[in-house]
Amino acid sequence: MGRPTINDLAAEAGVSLATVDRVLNGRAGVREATVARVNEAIERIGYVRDPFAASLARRRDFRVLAFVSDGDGQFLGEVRAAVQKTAISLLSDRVVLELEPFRPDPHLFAARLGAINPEDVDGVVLMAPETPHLRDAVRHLRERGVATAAIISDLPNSRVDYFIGINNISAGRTAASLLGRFLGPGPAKVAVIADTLTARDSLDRRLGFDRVMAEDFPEVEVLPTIEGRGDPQGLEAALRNLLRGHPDVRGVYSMAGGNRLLLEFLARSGLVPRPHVVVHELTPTTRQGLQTGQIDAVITQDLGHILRSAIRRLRAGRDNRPILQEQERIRIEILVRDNLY
Amino acid sequence: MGRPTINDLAAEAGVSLATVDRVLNGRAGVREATVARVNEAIERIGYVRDPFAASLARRRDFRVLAFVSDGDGQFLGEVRAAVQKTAISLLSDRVVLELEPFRPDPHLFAARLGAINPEDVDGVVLMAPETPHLRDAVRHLRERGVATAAIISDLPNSRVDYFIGINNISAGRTAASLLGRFLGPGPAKVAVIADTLTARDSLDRRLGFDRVMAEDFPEVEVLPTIEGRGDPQGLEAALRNLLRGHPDVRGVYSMAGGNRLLLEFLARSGLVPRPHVVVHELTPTTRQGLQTGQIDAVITQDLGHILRSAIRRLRAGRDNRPILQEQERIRIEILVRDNLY
DNA sequence: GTGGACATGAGGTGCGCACCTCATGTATTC
DNA sequence: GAATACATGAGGTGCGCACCTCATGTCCAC
Repeated sequence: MGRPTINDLAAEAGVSLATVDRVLNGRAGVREATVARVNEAIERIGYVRDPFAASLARRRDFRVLAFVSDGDGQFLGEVRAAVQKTAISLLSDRVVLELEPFRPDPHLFAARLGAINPEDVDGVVLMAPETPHLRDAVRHLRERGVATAAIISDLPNSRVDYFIGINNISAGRTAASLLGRFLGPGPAKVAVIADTLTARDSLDRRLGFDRVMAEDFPEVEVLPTIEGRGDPQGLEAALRNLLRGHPDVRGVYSMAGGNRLLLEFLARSGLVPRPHVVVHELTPTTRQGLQTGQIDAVITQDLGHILRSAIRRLRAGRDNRPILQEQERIRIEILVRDNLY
Repeated sequence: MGRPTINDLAAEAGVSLATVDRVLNGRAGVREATVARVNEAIERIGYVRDPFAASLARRRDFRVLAFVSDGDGQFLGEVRAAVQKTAISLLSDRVVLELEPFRPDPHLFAARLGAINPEDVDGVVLMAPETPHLRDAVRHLRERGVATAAIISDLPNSRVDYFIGINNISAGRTAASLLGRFLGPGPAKVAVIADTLTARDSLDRRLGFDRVMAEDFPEVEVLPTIEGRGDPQGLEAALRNLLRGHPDVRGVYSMAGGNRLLLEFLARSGLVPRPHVVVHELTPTTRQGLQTGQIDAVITQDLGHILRSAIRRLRAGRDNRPILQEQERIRIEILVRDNLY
């Protein structure tokens, strides 16, 4: 007999196909009592919408805009590349995913979000720092019926519908867990490097890192964070300064960006023994660092998976379908030279 | 204008819909020259079959049998559970996935495979040790038009259509890479434990492990493998014997099964300092071991991902559609306490 | 009681494709 | 040149659903 169809559902609920359709697709003009009757019938006969038929009957594609900063860090480049790659593979699934790089100007960006026409766009994927303007723009988007998903970095005050990314406290803990073990017993000094500690991600990572170091590796001294702030000369000077004060540093934890410079600096400084290095995000630089042995471990997240997951969630939300939690969990991946893909 | 449809394709190729259908679905009775013309037209206009419409029009589900040993190791239990869980979530994708636990009797198993009716089954997923009987049965299956996918453990001589799982040499290398770093500089002894070294997986892991130890950590002495052979008392005795000969063992690598006993043994023996432990496969036991700190790292693979990937590949093969390589890559996952999910 | 707002039903169309039947063509064989 | 096998076309049906129109029914306010 196969799965129940909307016909079975209509019969079970004692209503017409038109009403079933109104309920299933959230159209107006149905009494609450009738909605309830249909929903009960859904439960009773276990009706599940056929996504294939639904997608076929719906004559338009599922349209998603992905906003990613147009900045020039390697990681941002990876994210943009992943969006474009994912877009191609999703075409055959009736999904049109478009990348919109944006200038980091809060006003412009908010205006762009405000100009989105809900008729043309089903969902929006955002990788952006949270600002008051953004927060308001996102809320406004939601009110107009456009679903929103933050990726990689959460927007906790913007009430996005979904956040798809890793828990950065756990990521920081993971880094400490590895680095602490690499250092072994006994006292050791560890340097921590970040682009800027104002970003939510870095703060969380630092928090998790410090906690595990304090609890599990009390003999490790975590030096004050070096902030690169996207300024190569500044970072270089800070690193040199660090090494002067602590020539016996034995571990380095890099929470974001600036890894190319860091690796060059470490190579030049010729520390013996080579310090243990744990960094975040797989990029051409960190990949090479793993292969050459300059980096012990990279903590990363699968960008393709994150984007596919964001699309699946936006779509499941629109279709009022459940998701498979397990599949949508974004892993904190640990890469060493030998499990690098 | 949307994507090209079979109508556009027929027009472009200068043939009828019927012929397009024959070519697309591999039916007989089309001249080679005509097939070529259609395929060229496909290239020219970039036709991609609409999987939604195709799945809808095809009135039957995609049916897959999953054969997993009915043995009682924890890992096997996890695999069987993953099959059943995946089966439920795939129902809404018109996939019927059925678990068939099998007794490890080569004759019986081969007979069961031989009894499969290609009319009823589109594909078969296998997690089984390769035997001559199995090899012949798999080849026979393929000849009769049933696609085959080996998961977790490859069947290199059976000519299965797909293998979905990790590279076990790399997995062994990864284990050595971690354990070597955990041990730190200086000499150290490492114990290696396996169910049996006759299984292909364990052999590969051991191979990768030994290579990395020899190349990168020459001061580490890898002791002869202890084989549990599914015999608790034997394993216990072997472990006790090991500790007598090498009370200074500082690292343990467990390549498969028997982890519960191993952890109990280590807890009882009260070695100081606690040896570093790296094991394979996430199970209730190893999960707990991570949480309590008895295990430093678990090297594992995502069973749900493996099964979904197997289904996607079988299906893409049947539909003659391309797959997204990146999505089907099975990762060698490293879990420590802090990135455990 | 009349008009209007709202709730529901009846019925149709088409999405892109798989699968089927039957007719008609064309090349091959003896 | 007749018989045969094979290649191709024409045309139809239905998968389960979204979306649309129009008719009919019900209730309330004034």
